[in-house]
Amino acid sequence: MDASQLDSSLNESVTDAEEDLSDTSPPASTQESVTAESSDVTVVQLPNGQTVQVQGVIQAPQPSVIQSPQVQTVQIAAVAELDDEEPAADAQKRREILSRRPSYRKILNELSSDSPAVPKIEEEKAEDEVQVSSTAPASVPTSIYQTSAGQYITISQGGTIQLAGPETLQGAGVPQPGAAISSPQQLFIQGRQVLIQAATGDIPAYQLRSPNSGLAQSIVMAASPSSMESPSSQHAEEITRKREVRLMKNREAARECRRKKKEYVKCLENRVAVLENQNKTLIEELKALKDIYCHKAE
DNA sequence: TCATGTGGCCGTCAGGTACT
DNA sequence: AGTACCTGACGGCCACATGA
Repeated sequence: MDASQLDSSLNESVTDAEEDLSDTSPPASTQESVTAESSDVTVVQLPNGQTVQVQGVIQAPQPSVIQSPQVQTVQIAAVAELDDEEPAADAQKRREILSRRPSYRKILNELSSDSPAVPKIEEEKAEDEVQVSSTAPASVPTSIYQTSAGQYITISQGGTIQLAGPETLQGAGVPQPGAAISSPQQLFIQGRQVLIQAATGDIPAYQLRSPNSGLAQSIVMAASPSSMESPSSQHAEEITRKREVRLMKNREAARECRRKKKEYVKCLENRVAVLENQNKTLIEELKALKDIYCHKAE
């Protein structure tokens, strides 16, 4: 079963209230304890000691378990209303949409639109750019790159390369001191990686290498057309450059996709924990009611 | 100490989907 | 139709744990 299948199966047993689950909590495969804090908020304690506030997931304060099915009924009625309003023409389209596997971003955003407690996945790029620009050097950078280690490299128009670690960006907001250099052939940065000027043609290219692995993360700067050579080599360079750009974009997309997937899985794990807990509570409540009923019958 | 297994992360490719 | 984006699959690398 893949993640989307798991999600759809979970959705079948989730009430509106359950979808108020927050995604800001750490992953939890199982929860250890639950305390009812108020009539709407339940605190689910995760194995790592952190707690998640879940709104309205468990109707613990309710006097009877008989009220629980009402929540389900209301939701089913709401769904039925939606179906009635849906034009027949849209039904086909809807089926097509449902048959496709939606992206993690879409899934989570749909969850968040149902329940404000679930945070939306924002477009990360804008956020990153804001962060970077807040710590960028005074000179206007032409290119900003992020390494797999989370480091940011800004290359200004004058060829100045500045490195900023993620802790710098998220922390005090002070640019990495001493990291600014001018067009190096090779330099060590952050102790673990080597920045190599690997340009073989007129296109300035930079690679981040880990001393241990030798694996390179290619970083290609776009060159101005005036710096090109003959038309044939220009064509080859153009193809190479396009390929590098495509690979770089795909690399970042894959990174983003994995991050989304992780977030999505965390969300599902949290929901599993909550539903398991709700199930447990309902079973106990049912058991108590059975006891009461048996005593009355005697 | 060394070989092996395992989990995590990464880059790349390919295919599907959304958008213009 | 062309392009951009998203994501599953695959293989490689690394760190760590474990047993011989």
